[in-house]
Amino acid sequence: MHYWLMKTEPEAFSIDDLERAGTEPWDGIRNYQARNFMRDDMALGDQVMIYHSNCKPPGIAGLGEVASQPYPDPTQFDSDSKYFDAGSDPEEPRWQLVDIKFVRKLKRLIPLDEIKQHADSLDGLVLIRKGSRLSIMPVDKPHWNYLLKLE
DNA sequence: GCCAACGTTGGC
DNA sequence: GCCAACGTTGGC
Repeated sequence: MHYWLMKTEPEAFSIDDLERAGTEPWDGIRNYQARNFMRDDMALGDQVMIYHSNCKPPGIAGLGEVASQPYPDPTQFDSDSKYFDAGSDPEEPRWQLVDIKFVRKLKRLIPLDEIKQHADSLDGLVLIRKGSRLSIMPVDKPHWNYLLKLE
């Protein structure tokens, strides 16, 4: 079992949208490191923190879990999609995704600035590493537990 | 809206 | 393979 954090812009797709959808293909990831996590390291049942980015305030909004094996992101072949990738070969798709299932909303959003105040206890957490822009990242189990205690 | 940090592209 | 130019992310 692995633990993860996945960012989403709530204006585009929020934890409430995930709750309504139940399960959602996590499409549009166009970063190789993030793709590799989904393709190579995620397994059914892995737990995921859903993080709201590019909003006020940014922070952890809820929990989900990995609900599929990796499979090709269909938006890469959809010329009407903003995630269309003309360079991706259908025989060997460049972008893979997993489905994410809603688990629950947190009792309150845990804001980024509060998380940063616990930097000593969360040393190594990619989210608060300087300059990190990864949209999908692993979370150590102790960090996971610590973050949930802030809820 | 700004801009630092990072990733990607493409000429050479 | 280098690296400048450009695009994106995402906090502030």
